[in-house]
Amino acid sequence: MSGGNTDLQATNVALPKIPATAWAVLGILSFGRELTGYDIKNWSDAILHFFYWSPATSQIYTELRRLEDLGLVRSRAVARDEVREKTIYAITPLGTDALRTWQATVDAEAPVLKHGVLLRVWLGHLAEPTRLRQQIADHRARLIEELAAAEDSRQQADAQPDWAYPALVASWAVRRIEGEIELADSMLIDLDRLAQNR
Amino acid sequence: MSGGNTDLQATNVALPKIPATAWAVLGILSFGRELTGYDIKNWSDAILHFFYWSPATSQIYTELRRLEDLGLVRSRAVARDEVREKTIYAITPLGTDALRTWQATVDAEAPVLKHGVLLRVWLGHLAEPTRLRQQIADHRARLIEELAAAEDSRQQADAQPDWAYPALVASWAVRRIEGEIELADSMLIDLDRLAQNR
DNA sequence: CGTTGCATGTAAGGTGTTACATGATTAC
DNA sequence: GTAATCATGTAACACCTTACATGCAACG
Repeated sequence: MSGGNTDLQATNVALPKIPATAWAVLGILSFGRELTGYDIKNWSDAILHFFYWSPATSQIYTELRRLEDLGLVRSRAVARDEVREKTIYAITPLGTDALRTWQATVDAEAPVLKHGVLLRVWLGHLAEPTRLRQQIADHRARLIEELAAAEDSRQQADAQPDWAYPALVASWAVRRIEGEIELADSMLIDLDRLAQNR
Repeated sequence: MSGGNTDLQATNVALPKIPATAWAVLGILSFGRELTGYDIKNWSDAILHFFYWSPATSQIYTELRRLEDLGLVRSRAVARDEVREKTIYAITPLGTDALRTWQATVDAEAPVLKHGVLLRVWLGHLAEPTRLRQQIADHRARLIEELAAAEDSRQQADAQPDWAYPALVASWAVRRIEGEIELADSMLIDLDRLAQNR
């Protein structure tokens, strides 16, 4: 059962290893819209960012070229205004296949968190207590903003038909940020307690 | 009080930009022990990993060389057994200064999360429901293991005198993972609901 | 009439990974 | 005796960022 390679379109000549960012870009296109690189960047910032960071703009274009070379997306030029054109990208059937296979067969790496604020707290023995406290407070303020953005993202996902999964992830993101805010609050309390006991 | 630059040792000739990993390595050494590169890697895996990922072994040695070139750490060879030697590193006063300055003045970047499992859920429209469910379940299992490791890390921090800050961060990590487990559970429920409604 | 948004890249460089290599010692 | 631990790297390279460049359109 595992020997017969009877694929029709999938001339599965073993795709080269594709970086995480390319899969994410392809994933954005898997929702069926034709998007410019600029659009994809905005989707990244507004959605992906909450659970999978957001690549630099130039990186988006690099990955789009890679994906097109592999036949996983195709591009076409459309009018932008009277004068200029823009390039919009769409996923190909081959691209959908590849993404599906990747999703099902490639084990997800362990999630990675890179939290500079916590690194600073961890090194609290070197810090002035008031400065450290301020940094947590700043962090908390940033989380409040992020929470609003995440709630926005959830609302938009809820409004789209057939966006059940993005809505699920968005609500995960909202609850996650709420949790972070609680943790920041209790860390402020602990920090004050530490500062008093010296 | 803030004007008088009366530093004795700090010939502060504007250090070159130092990557995050080097600061983390220097931070590990700021607890005052003399450690080998191997030790530092283990500390990374056991502690830093919960809030700041863990660099590859080879990267540790690269950063140690960088830090030594800048005079922020110094190394010396000690006997490992009858035959062999090993190199242990210690932070220098200049290193402590630099780390302190970095901590106080460089704004922490926004925390970044790279969560491959969630990316897969986000692309749930492409997945077989049972496979997707399995991936969350696997993720949950991994979290259970991580929780145990984080609790270990917290206990060790609690046991050390003068490790109040690492203990704080360790307890943050424990609670964070507990929150993740709850989120995974509720995602499993949502996923099942979605699969039934199709 | 200046700023923001739209739109697309190039060039340079550095951070960080993977794969590989080595070898003695200790534990099972 | 075979595996895991300790210990230290090199080489190659891929990923990703930063800085820079360009220019029209629309908004205030």
